[in-house]
Order: sequence, then C-alpha cells, then structure tokens
Amino acid sequence: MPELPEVETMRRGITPVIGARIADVKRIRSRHRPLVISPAARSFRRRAIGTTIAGVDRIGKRVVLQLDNHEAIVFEPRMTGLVLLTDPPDRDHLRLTIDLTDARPRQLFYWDRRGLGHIDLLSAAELAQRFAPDRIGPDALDVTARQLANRLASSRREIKVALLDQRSVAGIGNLYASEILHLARIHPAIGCSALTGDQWRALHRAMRRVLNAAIRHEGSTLRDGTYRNALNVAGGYQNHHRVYDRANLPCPVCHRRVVRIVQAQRSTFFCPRCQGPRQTESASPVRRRESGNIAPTR
DNA sequence: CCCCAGTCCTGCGGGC
DNA sequence: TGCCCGCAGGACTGGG
Repeated sequence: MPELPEVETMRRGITPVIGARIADVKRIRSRHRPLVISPAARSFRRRAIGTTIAGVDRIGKRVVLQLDNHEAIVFEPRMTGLVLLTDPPDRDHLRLTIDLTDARPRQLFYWDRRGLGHIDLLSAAELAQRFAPDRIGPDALDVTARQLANRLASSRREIKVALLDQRSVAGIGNLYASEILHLARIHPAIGCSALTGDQWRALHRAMRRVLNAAIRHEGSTLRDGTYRNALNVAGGYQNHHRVYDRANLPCPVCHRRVVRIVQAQRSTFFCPRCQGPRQTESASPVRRRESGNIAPTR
C-alpha cells in the first residue's frame, strides 16, 4: 500500500532515469487482466517514444515522469504497484516496461501484483486539471499547521477519516494515519471540529515526524512483502510501527494493549490510554499558554 | 456538502 | 489436507 513515504522512496530511487530517452513502451501480457493505461496503448506509445525524461516528481501518492515535450507519465500504484529500475519481484505481475537510451538505466519497470494501479500519459493541461486544488490537497510534507486546521476544523468528520481524504491533505493512507495520530496522542474517532489548536499543532508535527522517519527507512514492507524500493529492496519502517497492525500487542509508550476499530470500512489502530478518552486529555502534558493558538478562519 | 457502500484485483490466512 | 470465504485498502462512482 504505497503511501507518501513509499512513493517518495520510489521517486528518489528512479531519479537516474532523468536525461534518458524513451525508446519503447511495452505493456506486458499475462494471464491477468491487462493494466489500465490511458490513452490506449497505441497512442500512449506514439506520444511517449522519442521523448526525454526531464524530471521525476511526486504528487501525493503518484510518481510523475515529466517529459521534455511537456507531457507527463503518471504512475498511480494504489495497493500493490511498484516502479523499479531493476528486475521486479516476479515476472508474472510485471505490467509495463519502458526501454531507455542515452542513460545508465536501460529499463524502467512497472510491477503490480493486484493490478489496481493506473498509468496515464497526460498533457500539461490534463495534468493541471487532474491535480487541481479542488481535487487534491496540499502535500502532507508541505502543508502548514495553520492550513491543516483551516481546511479541516469546520468538518464534523472523524479525524482519521478526514486524514485519508486526499482533498484534505495529500499522501496519507491507512497505515500512516494510525501512526501519526498515535504520535500526536489524538483519538482517531474525535471529530475534526473538536480538536484544539494545540492538537492541530501536535498533529502537524507528528505528521512530519512520522512521514520523514518512514522516508529515512525507505517505507514500510508489511508481512505480505509486497512493497520494495526501486532496486527491489524491502523498506525498514515496519520495524518502527507504533500501532499499525499491532492489535492486542503492547503500546510502545504505555504498554497497554493496542485496539483495532473500523472506521469508514478500514482498520484503525490506536492506544486507548495514550489517545483517549475522547474529548478530554490535552495533546501535551504541559499546560498551554494563550500564545500562538491556531484559530481557524471563518 | 457529507457520507456510505460498492467496484476493481490477487494472495493469503482463518475456519471448518 | 484442502477448500471456501473474507479480508487487505487507494481512488473513484453513484445514491441517499
């Protein structure tokens, strides 16, 4: 389930393709349903072949190859997609290859076990429209505490559910939402409008700390072993998870059992002592002063 | 606007 | 041991 740290690790891992020219694009046939790409294969190839990769960006949970003709190839890995420079985990789920010339890596691979991912070739205008501000929020590593509070504080949704909405803030998925809320000591089911200024600040700080630490460890490779970096090496942040997938195991802070609940049909893990009870408990043990309270505008 | 359920898909693990 | 079923969830869609 690549989220921001995993996708950022992919992005960094494939930067050697910058300057390479695309010699061919091949969609791989297998016993599985063909991967969704747009436009259709023929026109995708016509537009991509011969272009040079000018940059590698990330938009939320997508990797973007910027081409020198001002078009872009967008990889959206969803649950099990990987963008790699080396041979993928297996041949059976290899979905697309991009042959390169004029650079050291000879090929770029897209591998996807479940095949839920998408690959799109977009013009600059299409890219701008696809990622317009009303369709995707600020990146979780760029958003400020004040922006976060302004965007969400008027909502009555539960904070965990709001964090998963890519229009609120981009890049957080189910795993890191639980991790961030635990570090911030905020109950996942608390309504956004009930969060205090201190809690918004704690949330923002925890978001940066968790995501940056996960990037340093090159993401989380869960028990199914799916996630790998661009060189097919597993990440290490799973060894630092505080609550995710740790139901009934001790909270690393207070040793009380971690609890699993379901919100919006997804698992949430939290510590009922560190993150509860709802509505009470200040985010910080130190009594706060008035200064610098984040007041949502309007 | 907000929220929920359904959809896509494959591999795995629990239960019988 | 083998088989079936449910679960995992990112992004989107349609309905209330």
